Amino acid sequence: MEKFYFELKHVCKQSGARYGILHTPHGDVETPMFMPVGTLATVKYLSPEELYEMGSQVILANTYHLWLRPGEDVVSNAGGLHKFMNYKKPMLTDSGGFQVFSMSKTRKIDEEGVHFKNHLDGSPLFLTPEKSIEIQNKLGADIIMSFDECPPYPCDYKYMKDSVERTLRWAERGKKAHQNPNQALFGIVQGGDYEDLRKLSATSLANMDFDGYSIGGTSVGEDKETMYRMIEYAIKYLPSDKPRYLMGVGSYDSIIEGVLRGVDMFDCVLPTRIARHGALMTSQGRVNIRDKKYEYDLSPLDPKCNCYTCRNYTKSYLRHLYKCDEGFGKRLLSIHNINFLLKLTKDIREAIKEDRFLDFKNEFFEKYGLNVKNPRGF
RNA sequence: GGAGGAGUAGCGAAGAGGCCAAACGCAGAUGACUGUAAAUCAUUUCCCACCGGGUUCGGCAGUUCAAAUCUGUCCUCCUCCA
Repeated sequence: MEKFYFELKHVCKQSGARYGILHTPHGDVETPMFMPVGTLATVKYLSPEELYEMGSQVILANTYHLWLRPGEDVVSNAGGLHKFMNYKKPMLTDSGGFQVFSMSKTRKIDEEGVHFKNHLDGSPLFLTPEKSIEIQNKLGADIIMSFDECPPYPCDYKYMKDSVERTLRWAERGKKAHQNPNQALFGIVQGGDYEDLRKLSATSLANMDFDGYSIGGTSVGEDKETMYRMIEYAIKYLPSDKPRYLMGVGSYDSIIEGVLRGVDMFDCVLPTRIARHGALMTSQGRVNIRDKKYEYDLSPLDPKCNCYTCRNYTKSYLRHLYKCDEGFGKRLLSIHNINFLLKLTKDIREAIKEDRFLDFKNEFFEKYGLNVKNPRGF
């Protein structure tokens, strides 16, 4: 793996948070970073140009979903994901492991892999660690994931132990199957809130020497303190010279708490999904744009925001678009939320470089009225 | 002028003596959403209230222990015929 490497540039003297650069075949990106999710080879409602303008670096796509539609060969035929969807910056694909969790009612796990019931037509599907890697090789993202089981929370010890051990065997198989030297492969730490299992998972993966390490099995229903503990259990046993990716986390408080614990990468559907549903992250806390109180409100979503939406549109108009179910509204709201998190991570990087991340965190939490019991600041 | 049909909550529309403050859809009001089966899901919408109570089904008058539902009458609308 020549084209991909992680450069840990600075550790905040005040907090221990990390600033780094991820070198990839599609350019260098700075960490900590937030990665918008584009499951079906599109960040819903947003163009690549809009993403660049906001400072987006890496974006995600999904193995399971692209495997079904349009099929990895269609993407490969187009020259890979980047060319297929015209995204010129680095990309990352998830392995399908999250679908083991999100579609748990319609799948069966065995040692060999996972039997899914195709959610589109009901047909049987079988995804294995090797198959997931093969698909991801064809999709051609810069960073790919091991196929894992994302277990639920809560989860009893026996089940979790078996699951973690199986996921480790799958990681080994996937690593062996990985053929494309231009793609970095990450292992995924599991183990729920059991410290010994997180330790087992993290140390075993570290011994396999992956290009980076993901922390999975979080934000699946546990409370925030538990999630932060899971992160600590995992990171404690991960090498510091490799990137750490906290999967599926994207609320602003959790990003800050994650960075504080040594996380470099985050992804989440939250900003785009809640935007489509009318909820916005702002410096005033959460705004539900549907609410009647905004009917005549000519102010921007967030007076402190400089995104395209806030520069040009009023709450009154955004509410109107939302209530009429207009696509342009979903786009404007998505722009705002993505911008909010990209700006947040940019500010975080600056604070780390200047050794004041702890101050930054405290100020942010104070300003937003945030605490663990009131993570949104209301 | 004659014959037939219809008026139910903001709108559409079920209900044809008690289980009806009245299904369902839409619209409205809120909430949720964390590696996207998510333009989804949940709650709520006659009035006042904590239990609970008070007014409703075009109007009025009846029948009945009991009426949105049956009878009479009036009003409004639609269709057809003159």
